[in-house]
Amino acid sequence: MSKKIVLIDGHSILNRAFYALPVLTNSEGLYTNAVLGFLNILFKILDEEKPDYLTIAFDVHQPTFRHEMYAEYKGTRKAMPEELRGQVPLLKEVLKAMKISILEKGGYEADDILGTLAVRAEREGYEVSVVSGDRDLLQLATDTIKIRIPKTKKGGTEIENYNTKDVMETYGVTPKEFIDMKALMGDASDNIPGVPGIGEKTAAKIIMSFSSIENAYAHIDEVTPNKARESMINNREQAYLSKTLATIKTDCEVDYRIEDADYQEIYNEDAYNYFKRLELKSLLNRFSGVNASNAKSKKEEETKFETITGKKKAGEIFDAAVKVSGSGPVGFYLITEGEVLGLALSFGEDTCLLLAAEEAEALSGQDITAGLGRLLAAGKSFATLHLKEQLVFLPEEVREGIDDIAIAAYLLNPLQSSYECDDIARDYLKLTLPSQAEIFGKGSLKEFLKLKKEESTAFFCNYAYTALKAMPLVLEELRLKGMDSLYNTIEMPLVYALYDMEQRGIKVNKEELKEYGDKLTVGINRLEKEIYEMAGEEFNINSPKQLGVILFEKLHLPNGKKTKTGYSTSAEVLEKLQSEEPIVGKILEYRQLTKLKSTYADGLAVYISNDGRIHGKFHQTIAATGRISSTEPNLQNIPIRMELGREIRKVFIPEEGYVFLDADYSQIELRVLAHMSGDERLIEAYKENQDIHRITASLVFHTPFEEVTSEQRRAAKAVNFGIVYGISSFGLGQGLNISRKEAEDYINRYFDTYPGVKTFLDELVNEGKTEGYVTTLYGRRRPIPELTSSNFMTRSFGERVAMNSPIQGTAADIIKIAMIRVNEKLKALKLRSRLILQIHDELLIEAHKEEAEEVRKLLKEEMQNAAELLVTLEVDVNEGPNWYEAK
DNA sequence: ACTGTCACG
DNA sequence: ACGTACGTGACAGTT
Repeated sequence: MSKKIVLIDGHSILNRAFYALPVLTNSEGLYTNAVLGFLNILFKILDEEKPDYLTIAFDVHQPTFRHEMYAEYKGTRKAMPEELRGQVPLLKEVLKAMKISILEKGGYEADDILGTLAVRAEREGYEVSVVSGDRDLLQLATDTIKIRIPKTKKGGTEIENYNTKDVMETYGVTPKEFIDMKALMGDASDNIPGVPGIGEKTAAKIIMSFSSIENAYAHIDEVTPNKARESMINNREQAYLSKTLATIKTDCEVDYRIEDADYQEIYNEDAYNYFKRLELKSLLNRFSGVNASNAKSKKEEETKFETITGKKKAGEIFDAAVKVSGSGPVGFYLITEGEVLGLALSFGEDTCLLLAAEEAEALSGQDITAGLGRLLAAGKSFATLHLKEQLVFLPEEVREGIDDIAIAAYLLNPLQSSYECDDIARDYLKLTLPSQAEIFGKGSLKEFLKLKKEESTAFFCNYAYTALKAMPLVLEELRLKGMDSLYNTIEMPLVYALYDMEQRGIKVNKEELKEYGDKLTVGINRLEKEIYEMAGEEFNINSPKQLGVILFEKLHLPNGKKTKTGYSTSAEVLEKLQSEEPIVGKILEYRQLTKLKSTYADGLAVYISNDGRIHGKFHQTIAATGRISSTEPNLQNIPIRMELGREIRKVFIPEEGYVFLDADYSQIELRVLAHMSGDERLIEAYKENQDIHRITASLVFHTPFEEVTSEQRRAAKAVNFGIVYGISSFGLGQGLNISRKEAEDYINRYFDTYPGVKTFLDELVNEGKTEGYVTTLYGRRRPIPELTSSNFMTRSFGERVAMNSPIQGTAADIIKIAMIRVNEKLKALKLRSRLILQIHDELLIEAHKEEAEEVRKLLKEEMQNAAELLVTLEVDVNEGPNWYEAK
């Protein structure tokens, strides 16, 4: 078997990758989409071909200013966009780090270098693949030289392959003839003039008959059509010049030895660090665990990371830590997995230790928490990451006075997808650390600690180390940005409220949930049968693809919208088709029932713990606006709008002797808007304390309050919602099912009615554009990078975000304040009632029957007074024996 | 792992 | 001309 070499056209592939992928930057702000796309293609090819040698060719283009101007004027080669320009050197650096052979030589085009190398390699007996986005290279194809052209298709890149016969099948000419064809037809992007009046079709025809332009000229009388012949005669010199220009050189003088192009160590430490820095996460798993953990940070080498075992030694460590904690902060991280597995500590200049729990009578989990308790009680300043997850193991008296650096980092930039140790080390310490997934995947922590001692020591020590070292930096930045009060008085105290909610959980009637599920199953089976009957065949109703075929091909329903992959079968589309075919209504009903069954009836059941309660998780660092999010399960999207779904709320019940109190803010976002905008009429409207949608309708449609029709009210309500979402006539039109023009009219009337709102929203967009972020009443920031986009759609999104985030975010801030106060008050008053859920503008409390009245008052009081606005905050409280009744 | 759909505020 | 309402999470199907 002959050896194989892959040659890649660097610029061409990078360029292609750039336009194929959406703009992407790492946290330093470096553009990385083209590099990522290039590497994806590179890896795909390496995986497929496993070549022995690999070289990437770049042309050293230093176009003069004039040249570029000329090219742009001609509309041929557009100047390289700024976002791509920087990625050229970046890619080269990455490739160098990967120790991949790069060839670039001034004065030659990449084409010519590739041609030269390909021909040389072929002559020396290699099998050759040339990868480029440029079809010009097809002229190089032979039986041993394969030209590969990546294509971006939906669902990834596919690569077209061309040997001699493939070129002939596709173009009807041989690769050599391809040059002549191009000489005739020309190529604007390569500045090949060609012969005027001859396009692809004619060129192909002529070359298929005569095989070369020389031969065509030799038999010029036989060339047809007449127009082409005339033009060829008149442009003879240009034709030959074009052929020269179109011919890729295969005899460049390049100093290159194929043997040097053996890429042996692409997965090395340097390369790993580059990938990590560029945040090319999807590619990191290519670096085997060994490589990843070998990539030690510099700090790690300076600071000794050590695992400590044994009670006595651990005691000494705690003594030392206690001493230090009087003067300086201590970083810690408690490693848990249902039990305490260890504790990482970092303090002083360079002390970083892991106390590992052991079997038998050595150092136990209890010893560790006791030691930590002693430390926390003695010191005053501590830093950790993900405090809420550790609280359950911290003795109760010492749970405060701890900074959660992950939460601080979230406030500084809420757009990140995660705030793990490696993210924070990267952003604030300029350190490259491996992530948990990179070192040990998703195996058990206990195994990891036991089997990979050295790696786990480093990994967990880094948590404590990162928390400690990043702490002064992030806290200072919070102060600089005026967010220290948000952090200290809202976010950190909220940690404890959320922790309490998770601990308490919510009781679920398991039997009733089961019955509810069974009821759904009966309905689902019935509908399934009916649908199969009506469709005339059985198919998977849950598959949008199969459903689309049935509805739009078999039953010939008019297909309205399309998605990327086919027909849209969304409820929005189906609702409009309901009158056409009875099957559509059945499908909608089926969808509703299966959703309820899978997500709620079956979905919730698996989360019921031994105590009969669901202990969902609440997340504080997910939503960009500052809202809380809920998972495992999501308790913030339990059905309510449709009666059948709403029924499920009956299975959420209070403990024996308790009742539910459910309190929700009435239109908190609109009230926040009234306050923030200061619009006098909106404020006045709220002072009336009447139906705001009706008032708005009355003002907007110039109709007396009493005479507002339900249709007018509905429209006004939609406009109110639209305003909060960041108004757009298109979106409002969709929401109301009216034309864009009508929607625009509504919006204009609205802004005429409430001019202060208009000014306020305009100011928000301006602020977003000049500052790069918008803020809530409490100083929470949301950066909006989309506002600088040159893409209309992206920028418009940014504008809507600029209008929505301060409103949604301020409402989130307010309810967080209420939660903290309610939770603290319940505890301070030694009541048995507890806060158990937050659903954005609603709090659910499990109140002891004897305390119900007191708690109702307290709840209403604290929620209403959580913020002092220009309009009052109204709160409705309801009581009930289950969540259904309490709402 | 991504897409479509749908549950909530 | 472009083509979406803001913020989330879960499930099923497809790649």
